[in-house]
Amino acid sequence: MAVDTKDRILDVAARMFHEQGFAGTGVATIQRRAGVNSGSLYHFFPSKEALLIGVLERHLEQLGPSLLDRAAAATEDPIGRVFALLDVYRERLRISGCARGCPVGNLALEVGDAKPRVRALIDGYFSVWVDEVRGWLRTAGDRLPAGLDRRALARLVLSVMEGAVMQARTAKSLEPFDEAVAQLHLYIDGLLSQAQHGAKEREGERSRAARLYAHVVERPSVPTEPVEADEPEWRAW
Amino acid sequence: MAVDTKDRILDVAARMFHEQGFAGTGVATIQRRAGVNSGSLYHFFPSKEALLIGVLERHLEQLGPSLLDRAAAATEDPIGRVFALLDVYRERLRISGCARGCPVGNLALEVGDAKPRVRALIDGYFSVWVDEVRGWLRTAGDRLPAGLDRRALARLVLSVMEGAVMQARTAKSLEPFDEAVAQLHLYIDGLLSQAQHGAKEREGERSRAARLYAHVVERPSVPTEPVEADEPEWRAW
DNA sequence: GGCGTGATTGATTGATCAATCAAACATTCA
DNA sequence: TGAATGTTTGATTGATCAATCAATCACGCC
Repeated sequence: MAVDTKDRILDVAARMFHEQGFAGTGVATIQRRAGVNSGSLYHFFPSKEALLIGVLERHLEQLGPSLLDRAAAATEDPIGRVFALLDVYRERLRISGCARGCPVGNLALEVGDAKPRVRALIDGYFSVWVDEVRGWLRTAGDRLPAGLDRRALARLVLSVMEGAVMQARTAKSLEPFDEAVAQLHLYIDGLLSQAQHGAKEREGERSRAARLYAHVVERPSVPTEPVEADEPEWRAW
Repeated sequence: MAVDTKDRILDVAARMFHEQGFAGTGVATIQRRAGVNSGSLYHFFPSKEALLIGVLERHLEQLGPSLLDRAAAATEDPIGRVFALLDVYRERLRISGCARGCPVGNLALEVGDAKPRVRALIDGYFSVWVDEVRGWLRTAGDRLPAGLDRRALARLVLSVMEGAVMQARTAKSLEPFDEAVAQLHLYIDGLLSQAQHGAKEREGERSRAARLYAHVVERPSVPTEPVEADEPEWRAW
C-alpha cells in the first residue's frame, strides 16, 4: 500500500502543479485530494520541494514511454514522428479544454533558477526531448539539407510547441497552436523539397539562407554553460 | 507623490511577478521593497489581483512604445523588424543572465483561466503583439509568397520567441534561443527566396508544401472562441 | 483659520502556509 | 508470540499569507 500512497500523492501533486503552479498549490490541498494525512505525505517527501522533484523525476521517467515512444510508434517516417509528437500535445490541450499543455513548461518559467536541483531536472527534460527529436531528424538523412543543424531544428520544434501551447492556453483555443504548427510544417516541407532539389543539382551553390546563416548552422553541441547576470540595476520595461 | 508611490508599487510588483510568479510573490515583500505600508498599497490596489491587473495593463501600455516601436525604429525593412524585435528579447535575456525574458509569458502559464480579467489582458497582449508583426509581414508585400498566411507566421514568431525564452531561462544560456531564432531565420529566408522565384515563374505551380497545407493557409481571422473541457476524468501522464 | 480629501501609517485580523511530532497501526520475519 | 520496521494518524507548531482598520498626515480650497 505504501507504493499506492506515494503514487497517489505524486498523481495529485503533478496535476495541481501543472494547473496552478508550484507556489500556487498548497500542500494541505494535495493531502486532502490524495486522501492522505500530512504526516504521511512528509513521510515520503520531506519537503514541498522534494515533492516537486519527485514529480519532475516522474515526468522525466514517463517522457519516453508515454510521449516520445508513442510518437515514434505512430509512424516509421521520422518527419511524421515530429508532427505525431506535436499532435500528442494538441490532443492533451483539446481534452483539457486548453488548460493543460506541457506539464514541465509551466514549472520551467515559474521556478527559474531559484532551486538548482529543479532547474537541472527541467533542463534534462528538455535535453532528452530535443535529443530524441534530433535523432529522428538525423534518421531522415539526406531527405533534409546536408548542412542543416538537426539539433537547432529540434530546438525550434520544442520552442514552437511550448510557445504555441502557451498561446492556446491563454486564448482557450486550439487555433494559435494549429497556426504555429502549420507554419512549422511549411518550413520542414520546404527543407524536404530543398534537399530534393539539392540532390539533383548536387554540388551546386548553397541556398541564400544557408549562406547567410552558415555561422549558426551545425555548430558543435556544447553543454549549456550557465551565464551570470551582469546587470548593475534593474529597470522596468 | 501619489503617482510616484503607485508607480513604485507597480515597478516592484512587475519585477517580482516576473521573477517569482504571482503566487510566489508576497504582498508584504512588495510593500517592503517599494518602501510602502500595507494600507497604502491597498489604497491604490484593493486586492492582490487588482495589483496584477495593474501590472498587466502597464505591460500592455508599454508593449508598443518600449518594444514594438523600438523594433520598428531599428530598420525600415519589415522582415528586419521581426528579428530586431526578437533581438530585444535576446538582449533582455542577456542582461538579466537569462533570468527574465517575456514578462507576460510566465503569468500566461501560471494563472491559466482562473482569473478571467487577467486571462483577457494576457490574450490582448499577445493579440497586439501578433497583429503588429502581421502588419510588418503584410508590408513585406510580394517579397513573401502570395498565399502565405501572415497572421499564422506572426503567431509562429511569437511561439518561437516564448518557447526559446523558456529554454534559455532553463538552460541559463542564450544558445537555445539563438538556435531557435536561427532556424526561424532560415524559414523566413526560404520564404523570401521562394517568393522571388515565384515571381519569375509567375502563375507556375504552387510549391509542394503550399499544396499540402493549403487548408491551413490564409484562413479568415476569427476571434478565439473559448473551448470547454470535455474530459470525464483526469489521468496522469 | 477651518474644512475636506486623498495619501499614509502600522498594528491587527483570521486564514492558510509548510512542516513537526508522538502515538497508533500494519506488516513481516524471527 | 513478539520484536522490528515501515506506514499512517491528526493535532499542533510558528511563520507567513492577503486583507482590514482606525487614526494620522499633508495639502489645496474657501
